[in-house]
Amino acid sequence: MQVPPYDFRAIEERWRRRWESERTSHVDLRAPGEPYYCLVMYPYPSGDLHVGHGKNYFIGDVIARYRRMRGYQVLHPMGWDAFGLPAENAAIKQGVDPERFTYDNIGRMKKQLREWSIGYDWDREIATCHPGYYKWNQWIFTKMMEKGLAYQREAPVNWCPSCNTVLANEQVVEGRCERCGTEADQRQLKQWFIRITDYAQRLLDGLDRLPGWPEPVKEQQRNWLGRSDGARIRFEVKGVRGGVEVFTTRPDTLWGATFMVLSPEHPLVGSIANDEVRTYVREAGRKSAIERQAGKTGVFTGRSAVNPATGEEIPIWVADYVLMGYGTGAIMAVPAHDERDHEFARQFGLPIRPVIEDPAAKEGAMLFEGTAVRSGPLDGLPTKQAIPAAIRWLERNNLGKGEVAWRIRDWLVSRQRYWGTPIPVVHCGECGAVPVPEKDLPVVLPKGVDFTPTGKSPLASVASFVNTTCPKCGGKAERETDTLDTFTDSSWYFFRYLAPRDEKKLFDRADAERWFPIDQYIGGIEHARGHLLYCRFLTMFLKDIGLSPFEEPVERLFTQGMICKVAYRCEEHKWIPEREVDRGGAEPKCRHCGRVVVARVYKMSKTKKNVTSPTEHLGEVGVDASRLYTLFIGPPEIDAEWNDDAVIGPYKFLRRLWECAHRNREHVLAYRKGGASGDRDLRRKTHQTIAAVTADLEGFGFNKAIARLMELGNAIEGKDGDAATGEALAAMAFLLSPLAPHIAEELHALFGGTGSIFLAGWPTADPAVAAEDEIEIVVQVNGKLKGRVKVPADAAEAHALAAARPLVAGLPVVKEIVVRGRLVNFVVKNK
RNA sequence: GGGGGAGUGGCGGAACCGGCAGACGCGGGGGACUUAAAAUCCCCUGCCCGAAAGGGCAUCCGGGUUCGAGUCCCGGCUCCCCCA
Repeated sequence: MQVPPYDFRAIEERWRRRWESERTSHVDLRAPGEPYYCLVMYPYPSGDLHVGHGKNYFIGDVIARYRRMRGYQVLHPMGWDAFGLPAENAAIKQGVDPERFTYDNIGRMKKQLREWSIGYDWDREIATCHPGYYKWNQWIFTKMMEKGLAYQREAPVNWCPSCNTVLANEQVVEGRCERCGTEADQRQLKQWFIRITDYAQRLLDGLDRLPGWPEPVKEQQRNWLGRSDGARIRFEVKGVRGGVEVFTTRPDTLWGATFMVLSPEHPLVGSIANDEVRTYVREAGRKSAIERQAGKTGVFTGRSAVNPATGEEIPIWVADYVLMGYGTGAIMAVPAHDERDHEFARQFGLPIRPVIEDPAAKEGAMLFEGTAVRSGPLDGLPTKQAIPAAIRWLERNNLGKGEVAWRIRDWLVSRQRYWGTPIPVVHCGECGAVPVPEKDLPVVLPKGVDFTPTGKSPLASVASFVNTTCPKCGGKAERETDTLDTFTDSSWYFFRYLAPRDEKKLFDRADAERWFPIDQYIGGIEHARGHLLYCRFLTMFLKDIGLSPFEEPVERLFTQGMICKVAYRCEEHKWIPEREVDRGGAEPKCRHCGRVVVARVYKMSKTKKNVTSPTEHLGEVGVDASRLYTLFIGPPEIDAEWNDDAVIGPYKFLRRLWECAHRNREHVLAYRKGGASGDRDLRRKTHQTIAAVTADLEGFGFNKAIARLMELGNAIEGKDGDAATGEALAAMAFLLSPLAPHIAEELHALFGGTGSIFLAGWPTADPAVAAEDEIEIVVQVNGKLKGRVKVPADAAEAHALAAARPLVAGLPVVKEIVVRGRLVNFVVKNK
């Protein structure tokens, strides 16, 4: 047969069209069959995609196609996390309408996803900026208000002076605004909060019931929730009613508390402050969280508190290493047994009193556990018993009580921004904050707004939006002008795919019962404690109001690593793209100035000029090769290094396979007609590959699966064509199809298949064919390789030994170790 | 400061549960084809000694357990990510 050239452009476009016209990715939620919900985290529509973004979508597509072949009904939807700052920043900078900006980007990204042939059910597409979507975001918010979970309060918030907006804790990275890098400071504003803290224990307990989640993600969530068990203890302060309460995880060390420290924001500070303290508090307010933790600074207030255990007066200090947001904002300092307190005491000459001893410990080492001493009723108790004993003592004497403190705070959801879900609340002078009733939802975001940041929400300047009537009493009232954090949109979007156009309800409970929990969720690990915690919380809330049948939304979670690439930095020309680097010499040099440039691998990004554009790259090798390469460069959960030159490897593999398949077409037809026969070794390799690739796909071992397919390809080429070649090629098309779908369809058709390969099932390995009949046994002497012998696969140990003994003839063997089917090790006495 | 993860050829990476280290691919070297180049195909390619046969050394470093350690344990170094 004449072998046509591997024209990937034509092949890929042909099948893309065919899949689209046959709607192969569409799923009917009520169709019979086992449902499988495969979800990839929806993206923010930034508009520009590079090859690194492809990995995420490829993984999802491979899983979806594989499951479909295994006979599942697969739900594989896509949507857009379409609200957020970039659209508004573009509006401010370039005067573009945020809506226009967003939908343009969505159009570009959809085109790209289509080029990659990711098989989504586009009928279910959602965009969070669409009123039909954010209506339900508002609806959920009003339900939270009804349940008392959404509330308003004045609070110190992180403030970005550049973006002119508040930032949630997780948007402040190393003291700076996550988006623009400006140093964040603090402000007091009336804000909307969601009481996620009410769910802290449930969120923590639920983690133990998620075996399909990676341990590091669960660990990060545990740390983020931050449960600490301890006690709240009251210290009397002269002239202060009620005294000062502290939280400590170590109430057993109370007898060693020699001073007290208040956070600069502590409410008591204002009333006891002298000038020095006031100055200090002012300065602390200007510092970022990291600066506050860096060095120990503090100031004495001149006041004292009474240690309830010893009756001693201890000085009260104010220091910014104590944070108001954790515990009570005040601590009892035990410098003998706490590192930070110790450092502080040393610096300011405060007394240090040890109340724990351990004779086994090194001299001078700081003790955290041991035996309580100089601690009245606790004396002699080991720490583990001393802690509960201390709590009992406090409670009996009415000085304090056992308490659990959490690190997680309530979720701040207000944004003084335009491009977000309007908070569905009307402020009435008579009735207070009133949720907008369901019949009036959505509260539509008005158009043509002046959204230059002024520190107030842009919506505040739209009189027709603000002025309204109270839904309760009908009197004059004003609308809330803040919008919701975009984490609210994304914490429930996966439910909406079940009913994307339904105007009457968020989704149908019966559908949720069938399709949830999500069988496989795929996304970046950077969402471990933000999105992945919020979406669990939202699901629990929806369950509590009777909507979600499940407590946890995600059965199996996979977090993939990023795609990185070498980036070059020249001292003079800064970041330069690879083509401006002269790599001819021993060291890479800048083509502009000849300086040696620093080459290092970083996450692909426009600023570092180390991105590979998909368009350019796909034009050279095609989508199938690109998909293979992206998944081949390493385990998917680890960061991978992209190398433009190496893409040629998978491409050559496909081209050779293409040619080989055409040359051996009759052998495949013969195999289809006459059944399996022919070269025993190749048949074995084929069935071993079927088994191995299936296991690899189940376990996300895409890199290994591809390597095995390449091995099978090499094996086929090394043989004369016969029916075994046909069998191998037929298997190859199937095994390759989730990874490189276009060529697989083409080969399937070439081999006489009718209809899509994705409807043709998945091959099964025959263990009898896969089994080896002769195996090579390694012969070691003292654990070192000395030779190899061949024995039948089912050979007994004695047989293997007998075969191996000649290799150690004459040596003083003192012990023989046989590992069945693997090796024989002779232990030989040293001369 | 706290937490999570990773160190294997020139490079990306394989190696089941403690049993042949380096699968697969890139790069490199040699050869074939070609007027020539590209493409393609074949062979070689962990390092060191050696003409070869062969030998020695090798999974970040140092110890340990074991007949046997990339894999397990203890100590250290380096890097990455996340959190404060």
